Amino acid sequence: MRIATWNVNSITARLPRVLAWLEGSGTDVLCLQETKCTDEQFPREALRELGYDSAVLADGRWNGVAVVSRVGLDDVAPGLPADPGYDGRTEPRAIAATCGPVRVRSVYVPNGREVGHPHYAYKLGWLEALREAVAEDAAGERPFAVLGDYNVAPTDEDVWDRSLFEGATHVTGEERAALAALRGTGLTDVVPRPLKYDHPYTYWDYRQLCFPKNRGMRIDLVYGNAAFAAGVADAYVDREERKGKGASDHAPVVVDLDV
DNA sequence: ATGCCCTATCGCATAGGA
Repeated sequence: MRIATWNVNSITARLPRVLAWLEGSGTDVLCLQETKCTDEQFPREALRELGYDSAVLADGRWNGVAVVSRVGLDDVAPGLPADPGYDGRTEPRAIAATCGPVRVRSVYVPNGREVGHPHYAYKLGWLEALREAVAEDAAGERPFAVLGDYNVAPTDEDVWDRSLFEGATHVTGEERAALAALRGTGLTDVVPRPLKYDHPYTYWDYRQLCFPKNRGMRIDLVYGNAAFAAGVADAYVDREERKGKGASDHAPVVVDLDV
């Protein structure tokens, strides 16, 4: 079973690539982030023609998550029970579903903007709400994973130049402690292999030739419970999908699971 | 080392991304 996560930076702008990639990669379950569309705009029909069902949580131009599956899509759970919201509004950043033998949760963690910004406190609060929401599945016997754009680089090895991130979000002790607490529910970081170079980066800024220079970050993560981690046969970052015109700034992370 | 920001919006700049 092939499971993947991909921040597509607009499902509308990325649709031709997403459809071609699904067909070419043979992915069974795809967790999407930053769909940047309304519920009505989500391309359910185009995906259905390829044999995929979609569970969508989206409300407009920002954020938006989905689970796309051709092996079943049941017990859909949008949002987080304890979501703190931002500026008085709850944002579409999490959705869970059961796809055959596996349960997945697609997440788009808030960016945080700057340390000390209200969005940064929101990011930490949201991660705590995520921890509460996944604790039961994480401790369970069924294979389960939280996949998505965490907007946190777990270690200094996960950014291309640590010195450039001094005082910035994505690398702080608080953010990393929040990830550690999340792992404390019983989840393991399924680190993918890079298809090139030494680090499995998943994001490269559009600007300043970051991708050709491999100035990237590993911020798209797969956190699996014990049953999930035990089934991992392979995991890799499909950097080919970051190339060329019309690419997202994130590459898909792919996991092959024996279940 | 496959290319020098991109996306969405009642746009004619701006917010957000990280």
